Amino acid sequence: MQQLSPTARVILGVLGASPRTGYDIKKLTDVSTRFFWGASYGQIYPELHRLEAEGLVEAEPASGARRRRPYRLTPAGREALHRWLTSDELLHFDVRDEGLLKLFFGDLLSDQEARDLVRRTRAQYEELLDGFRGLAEELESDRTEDDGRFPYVALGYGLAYLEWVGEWWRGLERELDAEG
Amino acid sequence: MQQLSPTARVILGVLGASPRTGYDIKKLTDVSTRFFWGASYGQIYPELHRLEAEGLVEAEPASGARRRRPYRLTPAGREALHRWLTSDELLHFDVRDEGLLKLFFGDLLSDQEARDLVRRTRAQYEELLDGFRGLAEELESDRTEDDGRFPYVALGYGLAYLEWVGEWWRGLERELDAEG
DNA sequence: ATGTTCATGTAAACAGTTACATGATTTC
DNA sequence: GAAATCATGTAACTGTTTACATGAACAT
Repeated sequence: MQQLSPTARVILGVLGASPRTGYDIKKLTDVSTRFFWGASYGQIYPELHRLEAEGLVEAEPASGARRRRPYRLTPAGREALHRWLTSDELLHFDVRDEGLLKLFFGDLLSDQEARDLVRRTRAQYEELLDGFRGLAEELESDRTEDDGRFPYVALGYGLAYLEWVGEWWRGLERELDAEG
Repeated sequence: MQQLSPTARVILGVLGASPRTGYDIKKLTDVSTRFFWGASYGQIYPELHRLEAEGLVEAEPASGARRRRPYRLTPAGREALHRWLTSDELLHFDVRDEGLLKLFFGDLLSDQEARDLVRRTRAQYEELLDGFRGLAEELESDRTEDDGRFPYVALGYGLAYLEWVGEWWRGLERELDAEG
């Protein structure tokens, strides 16, 4: 039994809580795991078919008016999910940060251009934080008891992280301005 | 003139300081930008050929014993690099964090399994930080005046970031242990 | 009626890693 | 003379985004 593909990990994970269609999975991940584990239709639908072929998920008998194919975990799927969650393998960790890359090359810029770069980058992270805060408040206000605890722990991480990043860039901005 | 490809951005950036071969670029990025902007041979060599065809880089007359093709920026290449560094477009920002993804699904685990997950994840980030600290010290000790300032600013970011992440997971670990 | 959302899907393009092939040069 | 490093490259695979196509159901 080989490793779950990246997209299989989110899919099995969200199906762990309740059955969902591909469409549902996309909608949910778009407001939750997106910030640390995204997924697009182009991955989700083919991956659902593969997981079905492997016997890890199965389509529920479609109910309701619309053309829906809600999937649920099979026992084998729940096992694979649990094995992944508790496995000891090296965790995939990956960052792509263009602001930092530009900063790395900052010596190619004039003092003024470098200050502008830092200011713009700081501003973009603050906008990101604002958007995230709005989303977080919305999610918190819709929170119910059977949502579980950990999604909100992860949400707290996102908030704290973006706050930290913003503070770092503000600090650098102050430093450069003090020299200028 | 369209956007620079992801790999073109690092390549032009490192060539901004001095001419280098594809091999050199790989070696340099592996100990510097790797943590926020990686590149592999499979991207670097073809991209160098494309950039040469577009007139943004050119091969220097090969000197020395080995079969080397050191590239330098053309004036058009330097212009494209400067345009990118000073452009106002939305910065690419992307995180993939499997520890966080697993944590998000933590409600599927028993209390003990969840604590184990957090402990293991915290330990992995600490190992990452240790490795990074070793690299950082090495780089700092080899530092010369004409290295420029900003690579070390970015290095400082990496250090502070990993320290923050480690602290966050330690905090969560304490919290869960206090309940257990 | 008409616009929005629900819902599934695919094709093409783009991005990235890994593993391999090749051979020269340097170091021990 | 063997091993390590320098150096360039490609092929195959895996992963990911984007844009498009299709059509049903719901809301106004």
